[in-house]
Amino acid sequence: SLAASSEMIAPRERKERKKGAPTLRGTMKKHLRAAYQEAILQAAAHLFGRVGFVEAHMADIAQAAGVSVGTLYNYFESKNAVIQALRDHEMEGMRAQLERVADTLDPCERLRLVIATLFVYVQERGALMAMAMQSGLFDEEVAAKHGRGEHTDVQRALFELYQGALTEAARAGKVRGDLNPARMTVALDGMVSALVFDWVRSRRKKPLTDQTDFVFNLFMKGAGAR
Amino acid sequence: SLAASSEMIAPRERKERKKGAPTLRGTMKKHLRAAYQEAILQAAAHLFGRVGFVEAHMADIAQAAGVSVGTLYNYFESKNAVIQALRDHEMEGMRAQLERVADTLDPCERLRLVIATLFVYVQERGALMAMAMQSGLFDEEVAAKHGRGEHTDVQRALFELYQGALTEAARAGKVRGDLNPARMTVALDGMVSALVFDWVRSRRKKPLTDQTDFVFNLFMKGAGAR
Amino acid sequence: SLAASSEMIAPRERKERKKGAPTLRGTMKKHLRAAYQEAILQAAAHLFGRVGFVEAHMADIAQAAGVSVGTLYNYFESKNAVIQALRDHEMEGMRAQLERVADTLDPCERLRLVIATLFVYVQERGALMAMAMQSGLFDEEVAAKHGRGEHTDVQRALFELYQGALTEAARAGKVRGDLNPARMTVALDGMVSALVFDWVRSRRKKPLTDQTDFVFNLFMKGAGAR
Amino acid sequence: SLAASSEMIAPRERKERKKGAPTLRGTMKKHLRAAYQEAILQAAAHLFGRVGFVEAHMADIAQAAGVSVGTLYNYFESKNAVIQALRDHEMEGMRAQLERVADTLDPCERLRLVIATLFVYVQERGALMAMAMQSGLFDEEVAAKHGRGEHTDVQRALFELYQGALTEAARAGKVRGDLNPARMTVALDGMVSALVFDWVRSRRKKPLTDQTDFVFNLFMKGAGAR
DNA sequence: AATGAATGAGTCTTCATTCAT
DNA sequence: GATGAATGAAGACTCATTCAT
Repeated sequence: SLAASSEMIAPRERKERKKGAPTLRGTMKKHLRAAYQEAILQAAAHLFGRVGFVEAHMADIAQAAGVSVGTLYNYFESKNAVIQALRDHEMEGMRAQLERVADTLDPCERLRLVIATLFVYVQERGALMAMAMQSGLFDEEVAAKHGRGEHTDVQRALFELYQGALTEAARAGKVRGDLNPARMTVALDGMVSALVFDWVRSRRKKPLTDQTDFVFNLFMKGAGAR
Repeated sequence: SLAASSEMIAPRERKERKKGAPTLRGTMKKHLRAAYQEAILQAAAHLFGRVGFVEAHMADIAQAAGVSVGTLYNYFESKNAVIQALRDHEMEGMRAQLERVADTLDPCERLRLVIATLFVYVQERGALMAMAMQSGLFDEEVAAKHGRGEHTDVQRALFELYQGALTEAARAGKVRGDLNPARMTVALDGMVSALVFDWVRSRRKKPLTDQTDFVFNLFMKGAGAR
Repeated sequence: SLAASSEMIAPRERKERKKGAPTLRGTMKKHLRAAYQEAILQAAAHLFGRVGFVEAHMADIAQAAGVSVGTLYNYFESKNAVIQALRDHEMEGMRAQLERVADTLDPCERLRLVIATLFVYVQERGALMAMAMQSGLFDEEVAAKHGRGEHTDVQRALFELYQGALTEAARAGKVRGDLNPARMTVALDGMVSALVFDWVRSRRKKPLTDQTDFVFNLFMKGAGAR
Repeated sequence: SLAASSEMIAPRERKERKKGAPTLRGTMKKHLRAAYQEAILQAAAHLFGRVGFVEAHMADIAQAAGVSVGTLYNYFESKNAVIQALRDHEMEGMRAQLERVADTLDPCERLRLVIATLFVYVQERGALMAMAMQSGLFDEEVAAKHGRGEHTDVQRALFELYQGALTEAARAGKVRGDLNPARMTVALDGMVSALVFDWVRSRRKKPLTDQTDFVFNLFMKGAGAR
């Protein structure tokens, strides 16, 4: 399920090579390569989640992944490339999940499903995802160097889903029309992210998924007593 | 107004010295010292906001503050100490503001005032505050080294205000009693933070203060159409 | 024509093997092996000439030679071994040429022929040879590691020819007897090398061979007007 | 005598600074700084001469100069900068010497003086200079990275002196007019360089300066018996 | 015997911190 | 008390060499 991403470098980039029919040997290699990628990303994810991007040294990642530093560089061009690949990787995983609810007809139900899906995904993936959500905690690190980081792709995808559903729901009269949908999206996202982050902080005592109804209910009905 | 904090080191810790009545000379010195502290923190705040914690080097901070590196170390024990002092400093400023609304009787109105105060404060202080809000963006850096960082003091203070008001309001029947106040606090904080962050991101096109009513309204009444 | 040199390693040094009569199979193998050697040295020569010894990486040499890195190491023990073999190889080629003029009777004519031969050889072999001439440009690299490099074998061979001819000519009264032959040799070699190097520098605009008479004439008659 | 060169970085490059009258303090600092520069260059020269550019590690240079690695980088931006500064430094020294003979009227005598000066300079500076002469032995290292290195500045200066004298002498009828002056320059330079290099090789047994007359005589009168 | 991915010692370089002036 | 150059530990990255397939 690892989408070929621009972050991952070709096996020993060579000048050229004519493509023939895929050989058995070649297929094995590709799988092995994918496995390494996966292992490295797993290790990196774990470390990033535990000590943060800056404190996660290449040597540590290598060790955690069970490979040598050199091998790390056979798979990723630089430390930054690792984190970018990681982000892409996570995004891809989540996107796949979110796509499954994107065609739910009722916009409110869709909204609920998006949140639910997100919670499930985060709960499964753990801390890293939470950090990624967190408006790019470590992404900010990378951003510091490459100009304004704007938004994470993960977030953008989420945003579109939120906003699409909210706009549609407003049009259908199921959501208030007197409030700016863009702002509502921001607010909703904030609520959700905060709960995710809090869940991570609290060391995951209760299932995050249990909070789906809470957020949805609070967001739709408000905190005020009727 | 700079609370004596453990982060700031005493003026060249002497071997010892007996304390007498405060002299004019001594008073002047103290003021000068406070002025230096302030200048350094200002410079640091600016830099952190612009390039992030990691990319803000001590030499840069010194230059921006118009002092030498050595002097920096006369006032702060380490780079981490600078950021901690900065956080304390901001907290202190905000706490002063928040204290002024803490005795508002009506809990709902108090909630609104807290948000309003926060927005005003952030709007005046700019990016740095936003980052501080952001669950300690760079604080995470520090945390990475000193184990789990838990919560920022700023946030804790805010949380207490939020939660106090919500609990009180629930008791008074002005807020739903079927939802966990702690969770509502997290959600509300998430909403508010998200708007702040979004405001920073959008490069502050419209006044942040204009959004006070929006959040309060959305939070209290919900997004759903009646 | 590749002299068995200590630099080239035996085909996968076996535990042992009794030597019998050469088989067809064995002969073929040997030829194949020689062909590989040649290809690798060609590639190396090209690269060294283009980017220098340090910047020519084993992977590049392998690719240029159309073999894998591993194969490289089947033929040469190390990177240094490659360059040493290369030098030996060039020397061997030139020695073969020089031997053809070594028996010219007239020492002056022999001197002229040596220079002419050198120019022809260099012109055919291009940049690499020039560098080799240049008192061991990259050889110095190797030398750096293995203590004082003294002289290149190529140069030593040339020197002997030069000096032999000069000494003989002096004895025959065709060359001044008041000047130290060894020094004249050094000077002549310097002249010739400089022209070669200059020719390489100038990107070979005019044939190098055209300069044979110039050097010879200048060296014999001097620059001064009669 | 250290010409302010672009290779040497300003003391902690700052954004700006208004120039006032030079203070005593400032003068001392400048001298100290120059001393450091000198020490580092000396150490580097020694090391380069002994083990070559590639094998001379920054740590070694620092140690040889009696400073820390960090200090090295306070004075030179990179390893390459060190070598460039070194070259400039040497060039400057030689240029100063050569200028003293540049106005000698008789072109032949000037030629002799240039060679004599060169020999004196080399003899005093030792191995490094010889290498610098040698068409930029280690310069080639740098060149490998920065495209075609063409000629060393030292050599260019020398060349101009040689060629100027030769052309003038030819016009005055003191040197043969049937030979291309540019080529004669190359040849002469080759002779001289070869003797220098040979002198270095031979570990400086006899004074190099003794060979001035030999080269000049050989070059002017030729090797052939009258 | 060929292959080329894995290896990791070794390099340059950065920057928080110290300390002599 | 200010200064800013010196310090050196630590990190990202390279590439010659090895070795399982």
